Amino acid sequence: MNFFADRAAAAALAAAPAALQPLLEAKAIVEHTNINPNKAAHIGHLRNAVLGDTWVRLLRRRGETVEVQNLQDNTGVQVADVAAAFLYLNGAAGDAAAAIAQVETVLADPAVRFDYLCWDLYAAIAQHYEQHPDDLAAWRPATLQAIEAGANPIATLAAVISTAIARCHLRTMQRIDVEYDLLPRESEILHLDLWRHAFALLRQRGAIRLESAGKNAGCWVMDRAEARGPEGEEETKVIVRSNGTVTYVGKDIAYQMWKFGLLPLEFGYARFYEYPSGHVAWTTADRSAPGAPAFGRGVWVFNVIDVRQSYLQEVVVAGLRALGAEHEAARSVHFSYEMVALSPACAAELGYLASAEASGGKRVDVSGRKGTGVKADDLLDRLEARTREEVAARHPDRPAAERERLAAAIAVGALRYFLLKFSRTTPIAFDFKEALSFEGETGPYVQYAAVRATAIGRKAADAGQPAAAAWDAAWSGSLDDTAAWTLLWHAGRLEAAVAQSLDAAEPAQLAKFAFQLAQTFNNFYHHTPVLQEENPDRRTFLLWLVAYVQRQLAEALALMGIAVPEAM
RNA sequence: GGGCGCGUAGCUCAGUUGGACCAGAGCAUCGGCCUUCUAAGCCGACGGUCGCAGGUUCGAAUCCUGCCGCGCCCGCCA
Repeated sequence: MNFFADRAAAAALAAAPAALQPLLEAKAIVEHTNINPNKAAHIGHLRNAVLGDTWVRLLRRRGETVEVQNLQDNTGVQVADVAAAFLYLNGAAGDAAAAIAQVETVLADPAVRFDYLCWDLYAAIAQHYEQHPDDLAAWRPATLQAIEAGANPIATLAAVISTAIARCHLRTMQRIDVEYDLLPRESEILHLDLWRHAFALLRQRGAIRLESAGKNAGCWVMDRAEARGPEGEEETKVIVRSNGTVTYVGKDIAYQMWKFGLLPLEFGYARFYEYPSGHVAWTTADRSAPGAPAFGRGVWVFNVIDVRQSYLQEVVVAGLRALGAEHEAARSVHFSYEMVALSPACAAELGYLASAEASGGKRVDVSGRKGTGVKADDLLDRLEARTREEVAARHPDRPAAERERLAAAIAVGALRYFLLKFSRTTPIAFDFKEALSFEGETGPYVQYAAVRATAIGRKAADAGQPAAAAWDAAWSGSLDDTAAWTLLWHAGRLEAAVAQSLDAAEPAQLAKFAFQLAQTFNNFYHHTPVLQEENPDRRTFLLWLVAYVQRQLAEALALMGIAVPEAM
């Protein structure tokens, strides 16, 4: 069989595409970022946030209702370790009040990047603990218990630290246009006895049982008949330790239950952070502030978490199943992605390796405990420094403030595209050379194409011929031009690309589409003069086409959280 | 031992959802193109037994089986 495309009909369709229909029954909760609030964000966190944020934008584009959550583990070991560092390593000699005063002082100092300071402190205490196991045995549990108990100076110290760091993280993410609706905090999860309620339900439904013998005697465990351990034995997962404390997975099951509205309790909510747009990120609190929205009770839950936690995410879902929450289990999605490591050259450049050869050609893992990795803000600073340079060279006449805006937009474009162009299952070996590149398959390449398209439209408008808003059937004859037709056809595929990206849960497909459309346009741009076109009908058509492509490019970029600068 | 992922050009990666963009892109290298809508661009060249071996099919990078290699996970850590 042969199929023939009616180009004019296709053009008319492209100009007025059918809207995507929402597929999810109701609110979806997307949880991403989830950085421990004890130190600066790094490149791996950026991949998480950018993937999560782009997924949110894709879902919203389809018309879904989405709530973005960013869990704060403000009572965990990582925060406790930094609190202990302030208590014992910085001259406070264990006096929490003195440590708090110290923290307040550095927080008040605009020259100090608090999250960077904590990054170093965290590495310092990790090293100290390694060399002084006695201190580890004494400081960590004491700090942890004080934090969990609450209402004491050490808990206050930890709260001051974790709150300040959370704000640092929100500011960092704001730089790349990532915003949140709610920051649920472990502290409120503890105070609300989320776990006690979940435990009662799990027990009542027979999802967990008390092990009476064997290595897990005295623990509440969940059976996992489908899984096999290292010796081929049937697997059980400890949910409650023999000392009565809850494991990480146990807490995660409880939290997942809350997200689905399966627990009979409600958090209070307080305003935490206001974005320039006026949008507010809320956090959990003991009492609700007036006007607090209703959070939680999602029908779909997407957890953006790295691939190493696949097993644990399976356990969480198995927990829901064991509870009889089959419907919720089927709507729990682990939006997983591979890790970001450092390329050998990058690790060597940062001084983590004597030479690139020392890694044996393999990527080098980052480690918060060792203090290795690329801080998110450092990377953004370097990107902006580079774009600023380029912008200054290309647009010396523009005012400084405008140049700053351009540089920032291009830096974000470079970073977000770099993190999105790899499929989720591909581990990224981070490399400055690649990330700082603005040529070839990069965000700036796509932005550049859109900027050029904008420029043509602007010049035409200045000359008194703005682009027509709608497709005109009278232009059909112009579609015989293969270059124009190819471009139109490609641009019209945005809806399909978005749908595909959603179906495959793969933002990289959208990135690829945007790049290819930009390529097609750049090619067209070089071979088809628009403003010089003599035939007025054809010029009108070309202007419409360029405006249409510009809109499609801008929309694809917006879905990736990338803006089109006014100039490049 | 089990589970998951990966193996495609010198390098980094797309392409695998029940097969038909027939091997693609970017970078790197080499060679062209700025008095014409911005050269962060365009054009061209070079470059691949799609890990190996079988199988299914009219047709396989894609599906099936078996190997080989690499990574991650399988804690009363989070």
